[in-house]
This record gives sequence, C-alpha cells and structure tokens, in this order.
Amino acid sequence: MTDVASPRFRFAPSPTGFFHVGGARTALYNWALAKRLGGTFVLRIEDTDEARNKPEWTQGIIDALAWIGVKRDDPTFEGPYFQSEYADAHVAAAHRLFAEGRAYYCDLTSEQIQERSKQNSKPGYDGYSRDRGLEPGPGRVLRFRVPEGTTVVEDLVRGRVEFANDTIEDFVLLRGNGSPMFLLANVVDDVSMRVSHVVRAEEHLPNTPKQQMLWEALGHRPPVWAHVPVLVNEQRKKLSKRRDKVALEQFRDEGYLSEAMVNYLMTLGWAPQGDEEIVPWSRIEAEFRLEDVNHSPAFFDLKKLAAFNGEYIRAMSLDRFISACEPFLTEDVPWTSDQFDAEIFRAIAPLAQTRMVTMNEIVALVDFLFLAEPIIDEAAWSKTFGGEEAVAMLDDAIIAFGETADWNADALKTALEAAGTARGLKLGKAQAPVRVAVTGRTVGPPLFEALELLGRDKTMARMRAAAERAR
RNA sequence: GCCCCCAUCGUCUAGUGGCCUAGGACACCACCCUUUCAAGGUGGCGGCACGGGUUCGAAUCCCGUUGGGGGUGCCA
Repeated sequence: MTDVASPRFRFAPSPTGFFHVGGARTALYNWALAKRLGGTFVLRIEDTDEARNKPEWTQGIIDALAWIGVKRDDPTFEGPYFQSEYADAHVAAAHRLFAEGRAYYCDLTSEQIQERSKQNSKPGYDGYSRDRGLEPGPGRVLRFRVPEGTTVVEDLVRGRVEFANDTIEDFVLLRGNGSPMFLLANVVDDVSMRVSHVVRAEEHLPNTPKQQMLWEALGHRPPVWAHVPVLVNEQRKKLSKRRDKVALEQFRDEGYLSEAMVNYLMTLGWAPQGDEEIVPWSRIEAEFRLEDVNHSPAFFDLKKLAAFNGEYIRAMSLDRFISACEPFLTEDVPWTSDQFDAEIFRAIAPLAQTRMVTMNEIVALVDFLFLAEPIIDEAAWSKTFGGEEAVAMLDDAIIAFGETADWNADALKTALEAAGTARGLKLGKAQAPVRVAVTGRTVGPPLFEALELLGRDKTMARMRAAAERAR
C-alpha cells in the first residue's frame, strides 16, 4: 500500500453506455473520501471490451462526472487514463507470472471445459492443464495457478471475508488471442497507478480474492478494499440499464438538479449525522465514512428523488431559480423566442417555483403567458364546461372584469368573487371556467396574478373565445 | 448446484448491550390554511423476519432457520 497520508482512490468505469446512477454513487463515495482525506481520485476508463465500447461514451462519463461535481480541473482529480493504452504492461505482467510458474497455458475450448465439468459434476474449470507444461500458442489461454489455502479479504464495509481457495477456479489472465482480461488489467493498472483504496460495488466482491492473489503474486500488498451495496429496483434486483431508468443524463435533461441528485445518491446506504438528510456537499464530504455504509442493497426510489429535487428547487433564490429555468425555456418550447418576455417570467417565477418537482415542468406552468392562444387541454375543457353553469359563470366573469377599472390581481379577485357569490358559487368554483378559458388547464399558478400579467386585452379575448366555443 | 453477502416502518435510514414506549425522512391518510394545484402547518398509520442461546438486561452479541441479493465468461 502507498503512503497512508495521501490515499489514492480510483473510479474505473467502462464506456458501454449512458452513465449509470449506481456508477455515480460509487464515484461520489470515492470523491468524498479523496477530498476529505486529502487524497487523489483517479479516473481510469476501462475501454478494453472492443465489442461494447464506444468512444463517445467516454466523453459522456466525463461530462456526467462533472455534472455531479467530480471535475477534471480540481487538483484532487487525476486522469482520465485509458486502460487500452496499457495493454503491453498487462501482457508483460502475465508473462512474468508464467515465467515464475504462477500461471500456465491451457488449450481447452470452453466447450471442452463444459464437457469435463459435466463429467466430473464439478462446476467451472478443473485445472486440467496445470501440469501439462504447455508453451504459449495461438488459441491457448493463460490461467492463474490459484494456490492452496484460504484468501482473507479485509473489507472496510464488510469486515473479514474468507474464501476457500479450492472454490476459486484457475481464472483466465490472457485470452487465446493474447489479450489481457479484466481481472488482470484492473490489478496491473491499480498497482502501477499506486491505488491504495478500491471502493466499488458489491458485485465485485467475488472477484476480490482473485485480485488479491494477483496483487500478492505481483509482489505487492493489496489495497484497502471496500464493497458498497448495490442499488436495486422495486423488485429488489440490481439496477439495469435495460429495464430501469438509470441514465444520469436523462435525469439531468428532465430537470433534476445535480445537488439534489448528489444528495439523494449519498443517502442510499449512508446517512449524515442527525435527523436532517438534505445537507450540503460540504457536510457530506466532512462526515462520510466507509465504516458507516450500510450492508444491504438500497432501493433507488424515484419518488424520494423527486421529493429531494422539489426541496432543492424551492430552496433556490429567485435569481438562481430563474437561471436554472433558462435552459428549459429555450429548447423544446411551444412559443417563439420573440413571444417570450423575461419580465413577465420573472414575475410569475416565484409562483411557479413551489409547484415543480423537476425543472422541465416550468414550461407547462407558464406557456399560456407567452402563447397567442392557450393550449387547451381537452380533458380539462370537457370537465369544466360540461354543464351550463360554467358557461354562465364565464359570461358573468366577462361582464365583471369588463367593469373592473384597475386591472390588478386584487381587483380581479374581488370582481370574480362578487360575480360568483351572485350565482351562489364559492371562489373555488367560480374561478374554474376562467382558468380553463385563459390557461387551457384546470391547474396552474394562482389565477389573478396570472391574469394581471397577461393583461386585460388577452384575458378578455380568451374568455370571449372560450364562451363562444363552449356554446 | 456451488461460493459469497445481507436482514429495523411500504421505501431510505438513526441505533454499535441499559438513554428504545425504537427516532427522522419519503410515500400514504386526515385536518388546518387556501382562487386551482402546489407549498406550508398539525396529527395519524406503520418496523426490529423467525427460533434458540449468552446476559441482571438484546434491535444491538452468538448459533440456526427462513427470506432476499450478488457472483459463478476467453464481459467489465
């Protein structure tokens, strides 16, 4: 192990798709530790699976990490390194192991291995070529000669985990074509990058005795291991890219705030001190300990994430909220840029802020203010104008508003309240037809404030149009 | 099958032998507030998987059972 005073952590994703929330949490754990302990966070892209890797995913990883605060320009950050560039070192290490008798070549095909396994009714590879003294050659894999005894993994979250070596098969180091396998490449890189702490998901725990033997065979003391529980879906299965919504990029695009996502992810398997779970990163960084990480899988709960996001949205200052809205106000919007009015938006923003769970919801909350005509939600329309009462109420509202001298929220409210009372309707009922007429929806920001911003002309025109349509 | 891990409200967790009549958060329900919807406030529902030990005392320690999960590739 390297200098304890300056630990080196690493995050080693493979660029095989969108960035997974589970990966994000692992990265965050490593990052929090590296920051607090004054260590280093090494990013190594494990791009050795040629069939599945795509270069564009690498940039995706870097961007996603930056989004959650793991930034390249931070002095704690080191890399990215690319595993594919170290293939020579991996092969050289394997050859050394062969020369030392720690590994041997085998010419069995996987079909033959399966056949033997079936015959002696033992799973996996049985060490058939251990003593055959095979030289390297095409189609021959290099296997590690697992020694006798027991391998004890000391894990910071699991404690002491023992593996009987006779349950571990002689695993492949080099493929038949001579290329290195994950187990080997991963260890050789960790050794050469002087990694002191391997913090990763629990699914790697079964690999750990193999890797630890490799560390030792290569003449090094193994790192500190820590295997954190996996994230699961509602069926309590490991989150998968195929069936679950896990892409960090998607959450970002829908308007989840990175602070909320980071905070939520950190509470999966761990909790800050005290009763508060919404805490700033500074506290997380100061308090996070691997020893405190839970041992059981955690359900990635979209509802709770949404609740966190809502909290974070409401906690923003008006200026921050407005600038956070901006990307969602310019792309994929129903209005044209000249229809948008920043002053009006600023006025409605505080009223929208408490009504959102994700930032992309801002559009539907304010669109009626910028569009020439509201987008009519048919379900809302038929529900509201199903009876004659609503149309009559709308007619009365048109008259009441027409007689209103000052066009402001208070005056409009007073006017509608009076009109409603005359028909025996409470304000809640009386406002409904007006709301649908003007905004197209049954829900939205407070009505009279919205009408004030919309202005007399547009409001009256929409109400008349709706009355016409409802007849 | 074999190896390994895990087990507190529906969910995420606090709890490290007495402070536990088990605390908080999300979700859910009710009420209050209220121009819709939210937000906010108040309250409620709800848990130590089971069985044995150890101990004066166990959610906490040990064993077993059951139940979940991960791994078992010439993927990473």
